[in-house]
Amino acid sequence: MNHWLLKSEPEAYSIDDLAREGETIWDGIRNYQARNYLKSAAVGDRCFFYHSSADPLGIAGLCEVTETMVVDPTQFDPSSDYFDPKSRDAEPRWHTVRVKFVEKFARVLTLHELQAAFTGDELMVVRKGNRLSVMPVNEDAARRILELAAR
DNA sequence: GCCAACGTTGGC
DNA sequence: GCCAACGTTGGC
Repeated sequence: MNHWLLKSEPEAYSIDDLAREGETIWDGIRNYQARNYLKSAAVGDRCFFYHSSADPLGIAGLCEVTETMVVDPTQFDPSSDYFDPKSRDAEPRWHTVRVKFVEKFARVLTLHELQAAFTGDELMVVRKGNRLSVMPVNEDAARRILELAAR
């Protein structure tokens, strides 16, 4: 089982939204590197749910991959912000995952705490200038994040 | 294939 | 609102 970190602006979709809905298709990824990471995810992988452009900023909870290689439906929806006119039904460009809610942390594990606990090499999200919305979290970092969140 | 211009993300 | 750090686009 691998761990990932998924960013979302809570104004658009928050951990509370996922808690209420139970599961969701992680749609709207339009960056190839992020997409490629999602393509390599497996059912059962755990994902840290990160609130970006928010207060507080940081990891708000945990979810789990329940389905992989899900065709992102928004790419074919002309009314969606994520509509991609270059994508074709027979050859969709954007695949993603379905995730289910696992837990909301008792408190947000803030970016500041993550920056204090990890170097950029240990955890991508604390790297300066990092903009990726999907990134891998190695097993040592994942274990330490869960320990910090449980404190 | 290069690269300048432009757009986006996201912390601060 | 600013701006660093990219990614994308399109002319050549």
